[in-house]
Amino acid sequence: MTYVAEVIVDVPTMQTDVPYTYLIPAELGGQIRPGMRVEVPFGNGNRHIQGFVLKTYDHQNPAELSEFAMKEIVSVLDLGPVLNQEMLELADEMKETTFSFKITCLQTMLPSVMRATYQKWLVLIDEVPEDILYEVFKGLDEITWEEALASGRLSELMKLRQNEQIDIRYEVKKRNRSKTINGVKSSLSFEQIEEERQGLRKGSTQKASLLTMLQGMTEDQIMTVKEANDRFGVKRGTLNAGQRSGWLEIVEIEVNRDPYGKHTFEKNVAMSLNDQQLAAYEAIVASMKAQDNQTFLLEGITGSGKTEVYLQTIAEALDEGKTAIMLVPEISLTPQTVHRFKSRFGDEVAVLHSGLSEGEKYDEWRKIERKAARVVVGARSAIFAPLENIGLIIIDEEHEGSYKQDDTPRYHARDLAIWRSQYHHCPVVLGSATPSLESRARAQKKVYQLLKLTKRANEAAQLPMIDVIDMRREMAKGRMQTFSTPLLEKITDRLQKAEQVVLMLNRRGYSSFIMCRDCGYVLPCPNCDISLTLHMDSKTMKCHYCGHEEGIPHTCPICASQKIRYYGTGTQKVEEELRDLFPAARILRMDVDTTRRKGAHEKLLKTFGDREADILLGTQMIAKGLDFPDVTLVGVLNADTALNLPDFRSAEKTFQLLTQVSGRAGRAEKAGEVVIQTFNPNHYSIQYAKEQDFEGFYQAEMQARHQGNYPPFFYTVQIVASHEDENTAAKKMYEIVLQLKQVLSPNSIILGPTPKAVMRVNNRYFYQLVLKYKKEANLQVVLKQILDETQVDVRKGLKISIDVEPLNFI
DNA sequence: AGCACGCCGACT
DNA sequence: GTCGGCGTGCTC
Repeated sequence: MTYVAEVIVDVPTMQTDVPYTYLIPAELGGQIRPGMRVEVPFGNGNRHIQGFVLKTYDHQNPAELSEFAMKEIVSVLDLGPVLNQEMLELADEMKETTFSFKITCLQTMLPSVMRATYQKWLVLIDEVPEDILYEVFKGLDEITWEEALASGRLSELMKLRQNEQIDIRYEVKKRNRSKTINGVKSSLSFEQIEEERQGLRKGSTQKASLLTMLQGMTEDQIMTVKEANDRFGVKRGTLNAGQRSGWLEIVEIEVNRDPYGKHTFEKNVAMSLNDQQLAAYEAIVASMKAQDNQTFLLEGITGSGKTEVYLQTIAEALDEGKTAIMLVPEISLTPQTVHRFKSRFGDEVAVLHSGLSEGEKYDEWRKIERKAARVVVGARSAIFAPLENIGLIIIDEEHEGSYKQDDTPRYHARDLAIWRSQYHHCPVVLGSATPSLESRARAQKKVYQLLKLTKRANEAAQLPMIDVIDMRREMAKGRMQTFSTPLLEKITDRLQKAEQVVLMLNRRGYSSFIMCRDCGYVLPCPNCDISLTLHMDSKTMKCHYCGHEEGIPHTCPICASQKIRYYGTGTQKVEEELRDLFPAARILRMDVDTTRRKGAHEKLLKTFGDREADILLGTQMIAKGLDFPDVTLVGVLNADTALNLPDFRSAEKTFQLLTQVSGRAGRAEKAGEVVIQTFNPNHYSIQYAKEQDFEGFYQAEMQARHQGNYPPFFYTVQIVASHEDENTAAKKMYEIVLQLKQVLSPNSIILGPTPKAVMRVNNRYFYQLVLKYKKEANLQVVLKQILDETQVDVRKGLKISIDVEPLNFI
């Protein structure tokens, strides 16, 4: 009987994107199962790489099975499967829908620590010349490839290799290590301990204590080293001695690096639901009990109590003995949110988000895998949580762009959630105050079931009054200003009443750059077609695309003028203005610069929440999910910067942002007020935001989308080609257009090819096209074919990416 | 990705 | 004559 395994190897190329067949050596027989990671030899040099086992089977005659001379699996990297059958199937789905390699999909599903790293070694296997031995190998048996490279004598070394004096060894390094602590297990029976006690010398108090401790332990009890010391006063050295005498065994215990272990969570109980919440709850629970894979769209205004519906439906899933996933945008995964879940469900909750260290993420993942957690709360990638028997999947703030990954595999968590719901026969709930047009339209067509929450859960809370200020008029009154007169008056008023103010600066489409007032010179990035952004925290100019960094110039490099100044409405500049206007006010600034440090975000919010500041000034990040009862005024300084961007979703994004930020005002008994400053006061996105009328906005925007042949009336695919040479990239795109035109129906529309808005990034040129279509039965095949045929060009440095339903067009 | 093989220019 | 450039094929 011969055992073989099909393995997906860690070589992300089109040609190797198929399973390879390996022999399972006798000593690993029975150990290897689908979903495990293994170490396999690959290619001419038999370098060792990581692979995923897809399936195993036994076969009488391997030659019959495979025309290749199969190689053997070297080792197993896992004790058990790390991906179950569902995940292996989901990887197939992702591969097809996102045009990516299977290996990339598989790796994306696991915590990053489980991605193997490789180390290459040069190993002495025979005598080598003395100078090589001492100068290159420094007298050692083996050196790393990097050390060999640094010696500058690679050609000599390669010759020695051909003579079989040196060998190359490939090492697959496993990085996922559970944190372990040491524990003690007794190896002696009660009687044996008595015997040992007789043999003890007088005065061996430590050993006597150890024996007493062991005697009190059951056969398979494990006591931690710490406990041994605390309870019995047995020191580590005594334990080691005990181990040497064969009295006990020292074992490793896996412990969880619980990132929230320090906190205690008081139990929080379910609140009563109003009629609308109850109706939503009942619809979802009924679907769950019927094992329906219905997708719900829960459209609920800010403060309508969506979260309470989530919590209670999850509780119901747990009661049914099932599990649940709740996705929230990265930015809303605040301690407040986590707290709310932990206090309702306690230890049953695992949290996955980017703020955790790699090790912590792995531990949370392990916690789910060993079924210690049945509720998973996390950002996009939490959709891969290895839960079984899922009863419910919730995606909060469904419209958020962060649910789509913006590099390969370009999956959308919403699509995968629906796929998993079909696998588990469970409902999906998409929740938002401002659903994406796509989802809202699907609800209209009854693909999703629409559930509406139109009342505030806390009835005392009033919807805020929204004031739209026409900045064109403000400008006509005098010089260009950041703050309009009405906004200034209202801020003054709140400061007098000791109430809090939130000010938002819309940074989308904005950056703070440096410009010479004499000649207009703007400091550009040397690698990209974009100006450098000023970063006050590091006192440098940085490129947001490639990371290039340089000093702040004091004189203009072109005309040598000293009048080279900071431009653009950055948060720092607004902060300075505010301090001039309101010297007594305590101002907090929250932007990428002040929240970069781990935990800084949390700390700023706490400071504001504790009323240690009067004004919170920030970018988009303040719009999401914070809940401060004393905030009675929200000001949006520039509502329309996004409106001018060449993106058909700009109105939608503006509406969503304004609605969200307005929701920050008047969360409690005090009435809230919102001031929106804009140059486009009559734009429908701003008008409907003022009226807080999502349905009105939806109708208007649908009309605009219909006119422009955009989603949800058309599907879209974006293809981008990039190369160091501008011509090569452009030429490729024109070829692709020709190829597409030959097969596409006349109803489909191709926009472009055009250079991307920032054409050059990191010294590569980017060209793109956008395809809009309603129905193209062969599209999948054609796009795959394009990728296949492009393989030759990939060798020459051309990169092609296909983004299905892209969210960003610029 | 990374290695071998193979075919061309410019060196001891 | 050979060393080494990188274009191409292939990896169970």
